[in-house]
Amino acid sequence: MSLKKIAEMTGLSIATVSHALNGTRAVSEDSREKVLSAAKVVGYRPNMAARMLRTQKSNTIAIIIPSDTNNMNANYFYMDVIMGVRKKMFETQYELIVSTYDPHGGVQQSLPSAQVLRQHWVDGVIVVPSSHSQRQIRSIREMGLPYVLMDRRSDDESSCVTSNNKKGVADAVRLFAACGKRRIGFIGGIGSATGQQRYAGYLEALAELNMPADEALILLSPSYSLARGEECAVRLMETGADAILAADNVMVMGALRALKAAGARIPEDIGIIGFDDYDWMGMVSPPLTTVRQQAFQMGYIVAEVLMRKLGGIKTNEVIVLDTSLVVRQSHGW
Amino acid sequence: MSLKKIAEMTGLSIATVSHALNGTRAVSEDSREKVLSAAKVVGYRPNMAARMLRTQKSNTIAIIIPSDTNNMNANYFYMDVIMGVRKKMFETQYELIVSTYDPHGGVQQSLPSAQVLRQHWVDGVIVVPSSHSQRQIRSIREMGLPYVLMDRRSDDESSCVTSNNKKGVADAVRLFAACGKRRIGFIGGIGSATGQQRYAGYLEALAELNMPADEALILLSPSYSLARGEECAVRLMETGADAILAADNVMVMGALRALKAAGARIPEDIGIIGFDDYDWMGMVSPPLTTVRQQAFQMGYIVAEVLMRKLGGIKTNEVIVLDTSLVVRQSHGW
DNA sequence: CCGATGGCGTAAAACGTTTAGCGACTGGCC
DNA sequence: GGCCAGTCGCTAAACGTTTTACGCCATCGG
Repeated sequence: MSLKKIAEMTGLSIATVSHALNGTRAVSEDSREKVLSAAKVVGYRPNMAARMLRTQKSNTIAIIIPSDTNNMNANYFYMDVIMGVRKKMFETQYELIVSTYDPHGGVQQSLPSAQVLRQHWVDGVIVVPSSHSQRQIRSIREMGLPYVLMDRRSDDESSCVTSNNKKGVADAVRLFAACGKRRIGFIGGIGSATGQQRYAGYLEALAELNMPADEALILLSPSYSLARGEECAVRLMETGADAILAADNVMVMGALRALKAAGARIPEDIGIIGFDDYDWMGMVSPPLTTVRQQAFQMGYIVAEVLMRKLGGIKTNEVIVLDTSLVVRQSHGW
Repeated sequence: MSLKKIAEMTGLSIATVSHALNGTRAVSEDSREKVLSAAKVVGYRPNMAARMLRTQKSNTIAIIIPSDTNNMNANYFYMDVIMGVRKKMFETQYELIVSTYDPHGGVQQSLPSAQVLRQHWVDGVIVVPSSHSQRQIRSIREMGLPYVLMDRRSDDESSCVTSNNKKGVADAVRLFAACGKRRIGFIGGIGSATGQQRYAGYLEALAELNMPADEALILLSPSYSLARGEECAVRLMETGADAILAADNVMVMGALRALKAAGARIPEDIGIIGFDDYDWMGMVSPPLTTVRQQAFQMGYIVAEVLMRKLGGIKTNEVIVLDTSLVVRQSHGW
């Protein structure tokens, strides 16, 4: 199984076997063949632990995502991201460790206590910090482990890749306005940086349109759930909203359900725009207008940025991916 | 950073430091304190490579899933699975490597060529083989790496965890029949073991109900896509089907879209039942009746089985998780 | 007071690689 | 012939742990 064994079988030294297998130095054709066939016979597989120990590289990175036990569906966004990361990993021959933490859990389950961080192991890490993250990020930086933030920004000099959440939401608000909607409600999250950006986009667009920001139309929650989405939508109907911007793919489902349950006509009585785009959103009735973010690309790019960092490039990159409006029918006419 | 350094700082030996940190032997209170505080000061993080090399254990497993580039949505099923696995991993302090392969790719990208398998590294692996898998599985077994199959069965003596696909589909067929549906079309996949099981369930239920299996009503595809789902649904409408069983969560979306585009009344003109259950399926109109499988649990359980194997237990376990019908409104009355 | 026991410390081997350094041989060139 | 360069092999160190084996000392039972 080990180089040693192959060395014994072929009568060569361990060093020669290693060179033959890795092509790290010239080896006579004769020896090379002997080594290769012996390796095949015994089914040699290099021991990564030894290699890592010697080279101080694992060719492995980790991605750490929040896993909200109340909101499993949010994970589907991360699945697209992960697949994007995987694509880059495949190209670069790295492996990917997927780790999670509970954003609402205590210190025990918080991001910096993730096992993968507390051990000297991966070459770098992609992190999706929760909102109260300044401290967390500092503690990661202190480890000296290369990292890139995803879907979150940080005040300090970290590399990060995010969506243009603000613009995405602002576009949606403008679309509502263009359809004559005047009382645009906002259902959002306060528990994450993205949630805050989306909220900011909402306010900004309203201001730009000279529309007042009515507090009664703004419903922020610390976390997302279907039930919470329903509740918010009900509240907004009571307040006489004529449009709902649900800045999260779970909330929008809840809101939609509530609207239908109340027998509201969409979009005549009340328009609705969601966030994130999935195929099914075109299947509901009416087909849902939504703000699309490029999840797969985000994964691919964040991996790329991390790879650059691992390659020793020092610059901090801040990459903002554009969102786009997927205009279907639920927003108005 | 290393034990050696802490040993120097405290004036103790490496061995003592190790014991103090790991609690593997009694260490005087005095020394223990010195070690712990020194470790905290320098931010000691154990080097996993060294530990792995010494202990011959990585406390890491991998899950290898097919990643069909035509059918990204199928991945959402695996996201639930992965979260289930993660839960177990969290409990057992293992890390999880997520790897993929292209089920339609050549040898280069096939399952046994996955890097994580070709290197001596993870303690065990969860595998979702593609359909032509007998050879692939054999080659994995030959590595002597503990493994458990997921969502697939194998003829030989491998442990595996699957859904009761056959029963799930048969239940759906019976439900159709109970609603007076007589010409039940089947849209399925031929490219995977699950697809075949679902097809078998369809045939079995028909036989049991003394209904003929009309070839014109059976549409099998090598792979899944929205477009293909639409195409199949159109074909089935032409053949005069009064019900469609779409045995895949992507196909069902395509089928639904085609039905709506054609202006068919659901379920009066034609009923439809899908596979897998997501929240959004209750949001479309009419709400979709579907066969639910326990994805999260499947992940948790398959991880559990693998853990048992790693614990040295020799038995092969075949676990079949029950499916359930989520009866909404699209199937009929 | 002696031998046994237990607590606590150390030295050193081992895990399987990679790689620097060195040596032996060959061939070509002055 | 002496020298140099190139080719290809080997030895041995190093990576950072865990763990065995051993030693020292204090305590305790007899």
